[in-house]
Amino acid sequence: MSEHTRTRQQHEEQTTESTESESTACPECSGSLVIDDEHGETVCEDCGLVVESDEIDRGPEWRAFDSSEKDEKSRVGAPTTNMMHDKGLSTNIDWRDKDAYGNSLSGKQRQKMQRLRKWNERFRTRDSKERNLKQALGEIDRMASALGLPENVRETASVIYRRALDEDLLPGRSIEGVSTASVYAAARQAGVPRSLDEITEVSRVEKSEIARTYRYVVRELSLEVRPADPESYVPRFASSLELSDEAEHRARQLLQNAKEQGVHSGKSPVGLAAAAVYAAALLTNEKTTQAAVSEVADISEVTIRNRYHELLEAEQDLPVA
DNA sequence: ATGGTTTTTACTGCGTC
DNA sequence: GACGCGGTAAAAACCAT
Repeated sequence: MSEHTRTRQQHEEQTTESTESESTACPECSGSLVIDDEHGETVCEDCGLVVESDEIDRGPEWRAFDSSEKDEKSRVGAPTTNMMHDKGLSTNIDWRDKDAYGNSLSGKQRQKMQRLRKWNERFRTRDSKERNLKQALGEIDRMASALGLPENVRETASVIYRRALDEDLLPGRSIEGVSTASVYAAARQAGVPRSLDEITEVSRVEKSEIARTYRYVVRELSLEVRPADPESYVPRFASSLELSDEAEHRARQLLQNAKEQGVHSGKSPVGLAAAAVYAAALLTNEKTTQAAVSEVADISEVTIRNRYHELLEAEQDLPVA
């Protein structure tokens, strides 16, 4: 339980870090780059070199000369999100007994607010579906955090769950089960797949049930989920084994090669990826053991051996320039 | 339920540090 | 002797029928 909160914190730290460290250096004078929204250009602060132009201007098309004018002209509010059970659109009454100016409320007013709060809450989570969603989205969020999945996956998972709920797929199935299946499907669709085992780690439901529910949901919603691409596992494995970019690249090549020759088909994508990573490490003279790869990939050493022989054979049959 | 395929488990032999 | 690696056989898991 403390483990979950810890991983969530770690993940949040990571995301905030990545957004902050967006400014890169200028190729000419190594000054810092500044994004000029008005002209859609990325320019160097020091030498004025335009690094990129014709970017999309995501700002408003109007100009405001003071803050009141800005309020007047703006046509947007907070973005809606599928991650909240009511898409973030409902009213919330603050728990603090203060009015809009921060002044305390009279006793009479306080009682009134108390009643309003109670009823607002009752209406907000009115029927069983809403309550269901509320819990499920919490679960989705928790699992996605524990797995280090990006926000857009959480969004997709939420959408999938919402659809499942709308189509009345829930009766007979547990909320956790469907939530987990949604996360699994969303991760795969987004190209950042997690293996069933990894998913099982963070879910409260057994693997067999997850698999069963997943198949059911995919079929009923006719979701398009292609078999996971082995390549999408490579970066994760490579980085947890602390391999070089070169090895990672090499692993990709091996997989692409194998794909062209159809060595795939029927073999587990995870096993293929693990084998490619191991083979690549060998080819670039980096120290790794089959045991280590099998550890991070959750695949038996035997499978790695079998796959990586096949990969290397395929490589020989079709030499790359 | 069944049969075929893939993956895992467990064990063994070989070479090296 | 422990370790990394390769191979094998049998069991288990998986999938389509």
